Amino acid sequence: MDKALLEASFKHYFDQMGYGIDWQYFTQSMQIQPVRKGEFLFQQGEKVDRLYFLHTGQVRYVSVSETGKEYTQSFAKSPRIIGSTRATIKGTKALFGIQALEDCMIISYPWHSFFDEMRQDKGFLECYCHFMEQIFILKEEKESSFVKDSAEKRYLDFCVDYPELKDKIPQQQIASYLSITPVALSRIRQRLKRT
Amino acid sequence: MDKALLEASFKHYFDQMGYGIDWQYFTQSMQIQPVRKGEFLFQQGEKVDRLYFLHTGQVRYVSVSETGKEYTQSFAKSPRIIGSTRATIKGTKALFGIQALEDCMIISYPWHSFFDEMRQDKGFLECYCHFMEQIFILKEEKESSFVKDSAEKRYLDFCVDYPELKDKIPQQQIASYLSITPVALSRIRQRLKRT
DNA sequence: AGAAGGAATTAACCCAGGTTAATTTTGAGA
DNA sequence: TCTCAAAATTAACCTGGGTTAATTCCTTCT
Repeated sequence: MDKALLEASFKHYFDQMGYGIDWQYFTQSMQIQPVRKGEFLFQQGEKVDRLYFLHTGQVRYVSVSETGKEYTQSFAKSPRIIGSTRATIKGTKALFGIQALEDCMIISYPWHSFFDEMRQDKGFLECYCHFMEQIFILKEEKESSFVKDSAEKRYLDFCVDYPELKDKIPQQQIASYLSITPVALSRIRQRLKRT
Repeated sequence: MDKALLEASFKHYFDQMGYGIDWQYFTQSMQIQPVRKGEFLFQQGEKVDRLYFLHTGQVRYVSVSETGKEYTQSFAKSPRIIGSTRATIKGTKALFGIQALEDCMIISYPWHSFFDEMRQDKGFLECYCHFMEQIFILKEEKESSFVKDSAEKRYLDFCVDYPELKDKIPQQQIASYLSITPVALSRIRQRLKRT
């Protein structure tokens, strides 16, 4: 794997947002990490102290309740920063795990030293705010669809939002994203077929 | 109303978070705005271009669906920044309104000039990131309780989280926060009484 | 190709919460 | 204090999704 290329991809991701980040601060050691389909980047409950950047591939954020039911919080597609902002910032355990939906290439940096250097940089802070805003808006949209829409509507929305995943990942995972059982999803699909 | 006092309260709110904000940048004209119980600071669909600070009182964030059903997204208690980050940043219409649950005192500043000055200030940016993180964490918690808990559990949690609101606001509003009908909430309360 | 284990479908039954509507309680204004 | 409208309760009925379990359909491994 070409390290310089990955690093360039990472920087390009930030730069294209239009914030002037001063990369001279950026001297951290990068780590390259391939993650195979089905494997976890990290599991729920682990401490996360790195900033992850998904260079290629797709992942899902998944949490498991005490009663053993899994819930897919969201999907993410490269190129993108991934990880648990919450856990990383607070230094606590992650409330969810990140699982590869296909073979992925992920690079990472130690968060604290990264952030300590980067907080010196206004461009980075702005960029970070922007990132927070984006996932915040996504969360708001998911919340509202939860409250307002039926499971059927949410499934149809899913098919539009993630056409590439619709026939690629197991239905269980789709069901857990919609927060229904696989049985209920199967019923919905059947209902849709018949019309 | 003592303008200097309000301004001090606003600054104190930021300062206590421990970020060194350079208030010399802060030359914006402040606007004082009392909002009476039941009135709206702004309605869903309005353009919001001010930064609001809730000095005293409590409010709720409420959105109305196309079918006319209202949903209470969250409650906020002074002292706190309130408003629609999303709408303010993007310059779009607010997806919810803010209604006073009691007589409130609110101060505000024009957002864009405020932010343009403040983005010069690293302390402010950090503080803003921190604010985003906080509401983000709240959103995550609400999402997870939605998926994992029954309406009854959510009502009991509400009673713990907002003891001061439990007997103060109409049950309709509590129901709309739990995302159930007032009828269902009444049933739940009755069930709880009987045990 | 055959075996085995997981994924999806289908069916039967249950229950929480929605809907509608009638009834009672509450509270603000005259 | 009385009045009237809005809020809350209660009842009857309905529906979507959960649960369990049996069956079929893939995959993948040998």
